[in-house]
Amino acid sequence: MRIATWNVNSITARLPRLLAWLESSGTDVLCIQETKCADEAFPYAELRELGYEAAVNATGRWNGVAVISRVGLEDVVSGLPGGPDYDGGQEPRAISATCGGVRVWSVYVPNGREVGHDHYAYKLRWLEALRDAVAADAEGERPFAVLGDYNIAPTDDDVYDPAVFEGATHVTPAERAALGALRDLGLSDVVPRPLKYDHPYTYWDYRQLCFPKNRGMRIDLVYGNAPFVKAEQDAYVDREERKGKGASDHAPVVVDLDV
DNA sequence: ATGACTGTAAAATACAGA
Repeated sequence: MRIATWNVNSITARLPRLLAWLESSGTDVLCIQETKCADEAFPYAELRELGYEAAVNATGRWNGVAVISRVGLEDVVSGLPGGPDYDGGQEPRAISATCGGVRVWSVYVPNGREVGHDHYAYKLRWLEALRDAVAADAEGERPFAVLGDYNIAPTDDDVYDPAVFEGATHVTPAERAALGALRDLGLSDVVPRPLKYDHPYTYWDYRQLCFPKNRGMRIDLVYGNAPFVKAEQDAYVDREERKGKGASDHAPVVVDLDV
């Protein structure tokens, strides 16, 4: 089974590339983030034509997540149980489903904006709620993974220049400790291979030639439990999908499982 | 070559992204 996670930065803007990539990559289950599209405008029909079902948690302009599967889509849970409000309500940042015997979460962790900002405190609370929500599945015998845009670089080696990020979000000890709390549940960081260069970056800013200069960050992560890790055959970042006109600023992370 | 931000609508600028 081929499982992937991809922040598409608008499923509407990315639809031609998304459909082409699903076919060319042979992905069975795709966790998507930043659909930026209300549920009623979600391209269910186009995906169905390719044989995929979709479970969607999205409200419109911002955020939005989905699980797309051609190997079944059961026991969908939309939203993060116990998740904090922001600006008076829950944001669509999490959805989970069971696909072909594998339980997956698609998550879009809050950005945080600046250290000390309300959004940063929200990010840390959101990550605590995520830990609590996935604890039982993490310990289970069923292959399980939380895939998505975590908006955290796990180590200094996961950013192109640590000096650039000094004092910024995405690299703080508190954010990295939140990842540690997930690992304490029995989840492991499934680190993908880069297809070029030394670091498996998954995000490159659109500006200042960051992609050609490989000024990237690894912030799209796959945290899998022991059965998931045991089944893993390969994992890589499909940086080809970051190239050219009409690309997302994130590349897909692909994991092959023997299940 | 991989190329000098992009997407949405609270739209003709503001806001978010990281």
